[in-house]
Amino acid sequence: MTARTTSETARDIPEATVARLPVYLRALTTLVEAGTQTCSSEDLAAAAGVNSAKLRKDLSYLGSYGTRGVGYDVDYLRYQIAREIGVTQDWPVVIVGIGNLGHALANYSGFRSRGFRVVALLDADPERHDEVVAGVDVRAFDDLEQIVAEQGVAIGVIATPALAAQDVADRMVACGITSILNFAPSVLSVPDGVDVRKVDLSIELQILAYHEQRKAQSA
Amino acid sequence: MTARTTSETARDIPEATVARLPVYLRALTTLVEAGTQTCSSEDLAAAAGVNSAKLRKDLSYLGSYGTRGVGYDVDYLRYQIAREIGVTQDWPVVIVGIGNLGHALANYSGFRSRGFRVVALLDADPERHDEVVAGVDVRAFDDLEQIVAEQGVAIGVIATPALAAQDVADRMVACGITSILNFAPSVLSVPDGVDVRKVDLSIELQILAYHEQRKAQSA
DNA sequence: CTCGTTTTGTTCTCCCGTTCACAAACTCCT
DNA sequence: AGGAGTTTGTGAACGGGAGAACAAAACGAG
Repeated sequence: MTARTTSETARDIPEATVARLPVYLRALTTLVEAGTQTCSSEDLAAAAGVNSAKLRKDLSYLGSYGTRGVGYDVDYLRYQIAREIGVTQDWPVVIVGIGNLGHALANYSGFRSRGFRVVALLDADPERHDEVVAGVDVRAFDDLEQIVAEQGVAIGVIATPALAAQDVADRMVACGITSILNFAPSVLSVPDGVDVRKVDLSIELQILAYHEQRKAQSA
Repeated sequence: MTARTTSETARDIPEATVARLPVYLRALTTLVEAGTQTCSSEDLAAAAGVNSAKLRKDLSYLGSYGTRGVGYDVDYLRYQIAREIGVTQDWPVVIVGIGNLGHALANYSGFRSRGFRVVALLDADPERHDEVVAGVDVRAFDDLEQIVAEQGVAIGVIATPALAAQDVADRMVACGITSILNFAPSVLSVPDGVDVRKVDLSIELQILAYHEQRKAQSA
């Protein structure tokens, strides 16, 4: 067990590990649904698609939740990881930009089932303000401040065109949002203390294309 | 300049650099559209959201395309990066799974404008086979082999539910696809030589939630 | 032609993450 | 109770990437 610097749970989990915890969580959920009670690090690593040594080291940052010679209690470990990530509570989320992608995100069932609740869909286009998507009605972007204040929203999703993204981000930051998931193909600049994660569909394809090209060359 | 091991362009570009090249490409395209002729590594780094030293090191893997004391010719550098990634040619792509996300992907203009051409939309559900999405008609999943063979498809996109993903991947691999972009929340196992990249929406949100929780704790 | 200025390309150092390998700890069987 | 067999947790070695810092190269002024 490492030393705890400040409060009760002030451990220092490496970023690479944080990024894998949700993968383990999903694998454990699958195991629970399959009725599995216990699993070894080898089993779980296989289900998560990683090396078993890496998995054990990752889990060791959370504490010592396994039993040597036996393995991990699936349900117990699942709860511990969920608690560590923070998905035992519910996170209200706003989505800005209800185009094709915004529609898909609003309808994505994986959000609600994993601790996220879409509390508002916002779009700058007044023509969209009549629509109801996934049970939530689309509202004006100018309602952002009010919604964030009322619902205590900390996480915002940007699914607008690239040109609008920085403006949306600025408005989000101004009214207190501190975590942004950006699907627009543009680089956002935000003040310190605000986290931005970027998902870029065409970049992923371009990375594949690079490797594909290399395969073709060496053949 | 590093030694070249085998053929004309057999450099060894680090994976981290490959992942950033598309970002540079996009930043350069923006600069071209703004009419900029030349830019320094500092300028381009700012536009791409990275450190200028990192940018220069990344570019040095491609060759020596800048001029000391001057900077980079925007258009020339843009072409060189595009060629290195392989997006000067056109890549035919199939998308499997035309739900909400599949729709959004099919309609995403960023694909076509960046060297990717959606040649087929496939879905297992016969009810969808009438639809036309983004000018491409939805066909039966069983047509996969024929389409891949006819069009020389090397890249496949999976936008199905999690349960179907592995089966789809297996079929793709079997008929010669060697690069897969997976949006389904499941771990794919594929043989060596096949590249898989995964985009998982809820994992990104969970990573944000973790940091958000930590902010709340320390406050 | 020479000197000062600008900016690239590269070397060097440091840090983070991955992997190996093994001791500690637990179970089960005799 | 004791020993064999398992499996976790972790120390240590290793590799790759990030960033600072500098030498090399181009340009312009005088």
